[in-house]
Amino acid sequence: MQQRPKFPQMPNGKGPRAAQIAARLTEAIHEHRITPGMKLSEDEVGEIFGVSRTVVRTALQVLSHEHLVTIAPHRGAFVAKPTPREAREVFEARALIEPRTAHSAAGRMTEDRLKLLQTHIADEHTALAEGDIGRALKLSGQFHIEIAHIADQAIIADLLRQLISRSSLIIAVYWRRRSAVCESHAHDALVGALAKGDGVLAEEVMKGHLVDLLSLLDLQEPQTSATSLREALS
Amino acid sequence: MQQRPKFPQMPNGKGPRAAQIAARLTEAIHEHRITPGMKLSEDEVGEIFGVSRTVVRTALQVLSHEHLVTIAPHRGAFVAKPTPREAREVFEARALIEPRTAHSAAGRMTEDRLKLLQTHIADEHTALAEGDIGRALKLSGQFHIEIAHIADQAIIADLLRQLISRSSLIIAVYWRRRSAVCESHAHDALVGALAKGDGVLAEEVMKGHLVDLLSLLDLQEPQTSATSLREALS
DNA sequence: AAGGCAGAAATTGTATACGATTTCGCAGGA
DNA sequence: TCCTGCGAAATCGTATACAATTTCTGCCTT
Repeated sequence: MQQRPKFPQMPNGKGPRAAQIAARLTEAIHEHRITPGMKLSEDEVGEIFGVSRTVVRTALQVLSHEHLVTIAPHRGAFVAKPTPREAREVFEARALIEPRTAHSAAGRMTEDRLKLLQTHIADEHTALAEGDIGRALKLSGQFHIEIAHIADQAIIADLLRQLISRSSLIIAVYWRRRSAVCESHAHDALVGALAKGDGVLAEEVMKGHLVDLLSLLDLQEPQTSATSLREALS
Repeated sequence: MQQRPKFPQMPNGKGPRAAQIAARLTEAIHEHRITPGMKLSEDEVGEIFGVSRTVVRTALQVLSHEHLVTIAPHRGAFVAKPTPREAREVFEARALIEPRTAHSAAGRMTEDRLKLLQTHIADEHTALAEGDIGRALKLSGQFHIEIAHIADQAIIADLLRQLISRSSLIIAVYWRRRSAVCESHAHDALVGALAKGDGVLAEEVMKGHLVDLLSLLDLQEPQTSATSLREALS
């Protein structure tokens, strides 16, 4: 029996429960609360959210299409574990798209948008100061997406959303040191360039920022730890 | 009752029936056999392919995530009808990605890959000569994707696949003249540049090709024809 | 004791049943 | 004639039942 939790129809008005669950799972992945290799059992997830497997399957298929989970036929859904090659290609794709997008954004800045970015950066710093790595990571990704939105390119923003989503997974697997997260001030420099409307500078800063990020990854085959030992032999 | 058609388990061995159906529908959309605005009823599609709604829903959700169909809650799935803005942005995204990808591909050409592209172009010409517009269109899209594969960038190739998929829909809605399809020889010029390993030239040709394509579109609000009259008022 | 092979348990794949929502048709009134 | 409102039909959303497949367990054999 599936007794539905307190909220009969979810607090925020909308109906698509599968989308809600997908969003919750996505957020958890972005914040590294659930990590690559973990199994997402349909029954288990369904029980947690108080819905049937039908709805859970829909949500998992969405995540699968975003490359956040891998669905193994008759075996189940697992949080995706990007290969080193995938990791490199994701950042190559970002390096192809983001600098020119930042350039475009520089030409479209307004007071409101600038304020939004500055507030966003402040949140990032707060999260870092509080040691909430997961939250800082999520905010960092959102920052990049907001720039694409400022560039007024919804479709590119969506492509970027997918790539940044995967970046979060990549960081979970390949980040060199789990302690010191990027307090690199690259975002501050970016906002500075955007505020001045200097597209060329923004493009350069973004390009450098992405190179820096990539250089902080250790793209070796992930060591066969606890959960992955089984997978290494299959 | 769902009596399964001739092939009990599909000819090509594999199991993912939802993926098969999604592929069939995608192909039909690419070839303009089903056009924007058409309704894809779950029952109807299920009857055609001999599966239950469960499987059809999965397939439609895949297509929805690729922006090939729009799912209206409690109303059903319809072949997507891109807006002029969407159309412009899709081609802007392609213009951002494809020229540099062609450049990369130029540095990675081999005899085999060249032969593949030449064969592909020959097929395109054949389809055009036979007046099979739908098939020519599909081949034309595949040509662009193959270049991304030659560039050895699987992820960019996949992003491009999505964009080109949507381009097919855009062409269905906004193409100026349904008769004369692009016999522009741009693909020939592209193969020529790639064969010479001239990355700069390939990049320029690709950029020009995309500009040409966009200029052949008539990005006005689609006239409110039969099916869309109702939608115009809702 | 190690390996391998049933049989059982667990998990996913698909079909179907039922409830919710929208749409369509038709009767009634302005 | 046109609009309005109610009921029926159609269609989607979700839950559940059952089938298919994999994984686990324990016994048997070597």
